[in-house]
Amino acid sequence: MRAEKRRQLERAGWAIGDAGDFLELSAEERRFVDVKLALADGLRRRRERLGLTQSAMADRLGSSQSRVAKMEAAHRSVSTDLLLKSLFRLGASPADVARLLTTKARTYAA
Amino acid sequence: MRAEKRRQLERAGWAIGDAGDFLELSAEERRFVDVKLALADGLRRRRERLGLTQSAMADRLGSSQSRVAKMEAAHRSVSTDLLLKSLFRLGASPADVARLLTTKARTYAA
DNA sequence: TGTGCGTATGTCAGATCAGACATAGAATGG
DNA sequence: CCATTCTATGTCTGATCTGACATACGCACA
Repeated sequence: MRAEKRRQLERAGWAIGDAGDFLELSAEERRFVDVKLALADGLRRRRERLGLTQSAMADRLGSSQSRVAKMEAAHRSVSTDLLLKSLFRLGASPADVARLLTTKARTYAA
Repeated sequence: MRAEKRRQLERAGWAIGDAGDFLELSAEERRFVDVKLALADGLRRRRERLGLTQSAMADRLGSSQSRVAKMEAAHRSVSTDLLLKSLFRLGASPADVARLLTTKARTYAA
């Protein structure tokens, strides 16, 4: 469970030390990452629900396929600004976003 | 009501055209601004609840007074990343953030 | 009036993020 | 096996954000 989540974080480019357990992340960093993962996940589900490929979605967002892939991976090079703007462009409301935060966040809480 | 909200946005540096009514903002832009205003407001209330000045809070956040002022004004030079990280550093949880979004967002909805 | 304290605004150099492109990997169908 | 299609990763250049500093504003209260 923890190992799997750690893998997910590392794939997202968080470069958590090999020796250093990812619990080195401070509470606020963990929460921030939680939020990003929740938004990223919501974005992917929304795209799939719309039956779009990453490229199609990139067009719709005025972005590129590679950036969409990174958004969905919650890569550290994507900001929450980008995630939020993308969600909103796909029709999400602030309430939808709030729901993502409450239902998805803290999945890998220590 | 609308005029007041517009003033708030302009103070925040959104430079909405004089002629162009702020309704020119697209739906997703409005939602994004809503979210920023909600987070900014939550941050200010949290600071006041803690009885901190902007300078004291800046120290705690590792930032500067001017930046805190801009955060609270939801100035366009501050990202939601910064707002979220700041809220979390002050002890907020993702659920708290979600609450901010549902109770505060869409205040000036058309 | 002027002094002090808190807040707001303008600007800048360095840091981070954006979209784009190339390319690699994974999965499916022939 | 090879194509095709979709997704993932690395890297570049220009754009945006960050903390800091200076300075202005607002409001008390002597």
